Amino acid sequence: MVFSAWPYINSEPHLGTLLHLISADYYARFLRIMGEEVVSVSGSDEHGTPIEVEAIKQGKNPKDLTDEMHSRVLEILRSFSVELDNYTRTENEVHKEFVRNFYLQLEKNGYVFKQTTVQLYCEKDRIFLPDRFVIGKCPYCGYERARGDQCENCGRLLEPTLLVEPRCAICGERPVKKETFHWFFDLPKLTDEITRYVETLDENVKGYLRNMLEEGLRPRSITRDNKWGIPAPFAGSEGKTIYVWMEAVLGYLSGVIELEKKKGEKLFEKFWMDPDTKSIYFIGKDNIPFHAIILPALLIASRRGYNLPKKISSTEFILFGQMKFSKSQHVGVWASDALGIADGEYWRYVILSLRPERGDTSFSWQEFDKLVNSDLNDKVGNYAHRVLTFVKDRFNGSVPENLKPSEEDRAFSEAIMKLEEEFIRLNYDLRIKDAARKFVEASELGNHYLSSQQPWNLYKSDKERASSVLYTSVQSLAHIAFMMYPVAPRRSQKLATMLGIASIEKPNRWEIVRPGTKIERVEPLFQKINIKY
RNA sequence: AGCGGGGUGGGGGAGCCAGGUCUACCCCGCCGGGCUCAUAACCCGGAGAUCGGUGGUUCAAAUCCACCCCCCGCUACCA
Repeated sequence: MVFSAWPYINSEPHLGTLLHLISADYYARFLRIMGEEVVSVSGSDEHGTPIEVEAIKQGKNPKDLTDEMHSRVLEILRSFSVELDNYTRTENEVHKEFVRNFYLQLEKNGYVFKQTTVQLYCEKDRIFLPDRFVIGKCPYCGYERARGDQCENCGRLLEPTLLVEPRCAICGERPVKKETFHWFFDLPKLTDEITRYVETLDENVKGYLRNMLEEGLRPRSITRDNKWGIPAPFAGSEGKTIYVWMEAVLGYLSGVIELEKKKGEKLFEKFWMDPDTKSIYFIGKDNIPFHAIILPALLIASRRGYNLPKKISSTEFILFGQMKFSKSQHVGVWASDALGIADGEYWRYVILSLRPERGDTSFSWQEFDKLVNSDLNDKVGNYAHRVLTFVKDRFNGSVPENLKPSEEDRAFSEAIMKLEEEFIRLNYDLRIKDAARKFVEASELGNHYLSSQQPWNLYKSDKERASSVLYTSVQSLAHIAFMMYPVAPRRSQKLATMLGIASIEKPNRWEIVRPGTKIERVEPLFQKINIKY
């Protein structure tokens, strides 16, 4: 099972959001061409206060807003060649029903309790305000626009009730304290099981959880007082909804159920209940607690025997230069702007190459220029083109026989096969950033090979040698198509088609393209992009 | 403040966990040369780094330890 964090669709996705979806799509594609059975799921996370507020701002009702956003996201994903088995949304009925039943089960199992709390409430907007939606004067430094959770100016952590002259972030009115009650998930009860589970995760993930576990897990509220969400199912919970996070993570399950219904084949039990199923979640570091503690805790508490996440591949952030992507400050690259500049598959390569696996990375147009124009176009595109046009123009469009093999051919083919092995191993080790470059490295070797063999001279002096060189180069392209497939599937298929390959799968030998195969239509794979920066 | 991540030639990355093969690797850029099959692309060679700082361990440290400096994130009802 391959999963990507569900984008919250209060705004259009940017490069950082796309990163996880593209990573998941990349990985699902990789596993498929390796011959594995895969199910891949993600979807739009569309409930909660921020969307409700955004809808108020735009004078729409939330459902219309997310309908619109969801279909835009679908379009965007198509443009980036992201084709998960099910990209759904939290408004789908299967999800809503699953979530409600799930929490009733948790209640039955004794992991849910009710408690009263006091929160700030805006009487004008008639909503309870999450911490961030309260602004006021910081009690420590006097900063006027401190938010209820933290003061941006001095960095101190706050409570909304500490703010001097608190105001509603939406309308500016002064909120009042109001008593309410909520249902809570009894996380502390699962401390032992969670602690044991976390031990099975990767070191980098554990780092983010250490504090939480050391300080002791605390109950987590399940419900909210806002209107836009899944109605809470508990007795007496009318008017309350389930907190977005506590329902969105269940989309990983409901998304598979929905897919099962769509396709009419047994998928849920096969994938979610079989302990041998492997699962991987592609998320950002900010999401770790929800995927490594809350989700597994929920799954355990259900006592249904669902598979816990096996691998959590979390990344750091992609920065725009030195800055974090920010909607309000217009910093960053958004999906539709990106698509206006270059094809989605170019961006896939750029994004995967920048994949912040070790530390934050930064996007810059210089880097973009290099990745697209030098790597994709000059190295890969041009290598493919020079080989294919050579076959087309001098060998009558027919892949030549390997008439006079040499030591150099053998060394070259072995080097390519070695890259291919590295490609596979790196992918299984989840070192996607490095793996995603291998088809470029292979093209570098190819260019080098052609220069050293000079088939354009051999063609005049030793045509049999020229045949072998072109035969060998053509094979290398087939292997390049394989390694390129998860990065740029459409381009890879285009290359495969030019080579007369029907379907892309893991090569088990060097010769993929039979001599005599017709190569008649040759088109450039990539084009240069002119950008000003 | 605590915890976590990072600081490697002009730019971007790898190497660090399992010290020596690192007189530090790769890509871009720069300088010089070659080739002419190809998308003015490609190939070769070169210049350029005391691996954040200080001290320590060791025959040997980018790699281990201590302290310090800078950047970033998290610290749970923001999704």
